[in-house]
Amino acid sequence: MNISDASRSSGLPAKTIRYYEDIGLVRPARGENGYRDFSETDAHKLAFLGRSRSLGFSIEECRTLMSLYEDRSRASADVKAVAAEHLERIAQKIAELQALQSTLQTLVTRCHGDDRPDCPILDGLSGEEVAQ
Amino acid sequence: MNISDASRSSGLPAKTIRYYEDIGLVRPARGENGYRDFSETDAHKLAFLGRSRSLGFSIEECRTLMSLYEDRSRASADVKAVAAEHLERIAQKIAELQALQSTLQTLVTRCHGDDRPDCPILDGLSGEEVAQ
DNA sequence: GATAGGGGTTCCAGTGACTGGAAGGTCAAG
DNA sequence: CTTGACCTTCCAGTCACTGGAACCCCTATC
Repeated sequence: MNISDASRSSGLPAKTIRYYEDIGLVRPARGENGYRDFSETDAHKLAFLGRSRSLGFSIEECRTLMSLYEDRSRASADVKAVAAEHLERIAQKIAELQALQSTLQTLVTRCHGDDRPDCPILDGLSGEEVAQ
Repeated sequence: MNISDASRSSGLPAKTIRYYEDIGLVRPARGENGYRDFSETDAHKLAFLGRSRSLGFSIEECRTLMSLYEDRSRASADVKAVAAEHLERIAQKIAELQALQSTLQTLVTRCHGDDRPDCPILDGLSGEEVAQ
C-alpha cells in the first residue's frame, strides 16, 4: 500500500511516517516508481509506534519496544522495566505540574483581577514570598 | 555587573541570558570592552523571567508578563487572564498524564514480568483492547 | 614583557519529534 | 493532453535552549 493508506491505517501523518523511515523505525519496500510500498506488517508496526508515542514513550523507547516486540524470545520483564521506568517519569511529571498548579492557583486567587494596577501575580513573579 | 554575576544573582545560565538578550527579553548596557553590563533592574528582570519560566510560562507569555510588569498602569485583570489561561493548560496536561498513567499502569500490572516471552504490555501496544 | 588562567565575545550546530513548503516526478480520469 | 491528486526529496523552521570553536580581554605572577 502507498503512504496515504499506511497513514490512514496507522493514524500517523505521512510526514511522520517518512520521518520514522529516516530514523530507521520502519523500512518499507519501494516500488519501481520509487513509491514506498507498505506491507501489512509495516502498517502494524506503524500503529504500534503510534500507540507507544501516544502513551508518551520517547522515540528511543519506541525503538527499544519495537525490538522487544520483534524478538520472540524476549523476557516480559525487559518490557516491564521500560514501561515501569516510564510510569515513574509520568508520576513525577504529574507531581511537578501539581506543584505549579498550586503555586499559580494561589497567585491567581489572590489577584482581584480588576482595573487597578496592583497585582499579586506579578508581585509573586518578581520575587516576593509566595505562601502555599 | 558582568554576565557571571547576573547569572549568579538570577540563577539563570549565562548562555540563557545571552539567548534572552538575542530574543529581546533583556537589553543590558555594554561596557567599552564590549562586555555586557547588567544593572540591578536587569538582574531583577532576569530573576522575574526565571521564576516565570519555572512556573511553566512560555517565552512569549514571559514577554507579555514582562511588558505588563513594566507597565505601571496595566490592569491586574490582564495579568490574571494570562495566568488563568496557563492554569487551564496545566490542568489539562495533568489530566492527560493521569489518563496515560492509568492505561500504562493497567498494562504494567497485568504483565507478570518474568522470563517468559508473552507480555500484555506489547499486546496492548500492538492494538489489542486495553480495558481500564 | 611573557605567560597563564579565568573571564568575556560571536557564531554555528545540535537537541526531539516533527511540520511546512518548494520543486519536481507519477498516475488515473476525462 | 490536461488536470489534479498523489508521490518523491530536500531544506528550513519550530521551542528554548545548550555545546563548542575561535577569538578577545583582564589580572596576576614570574
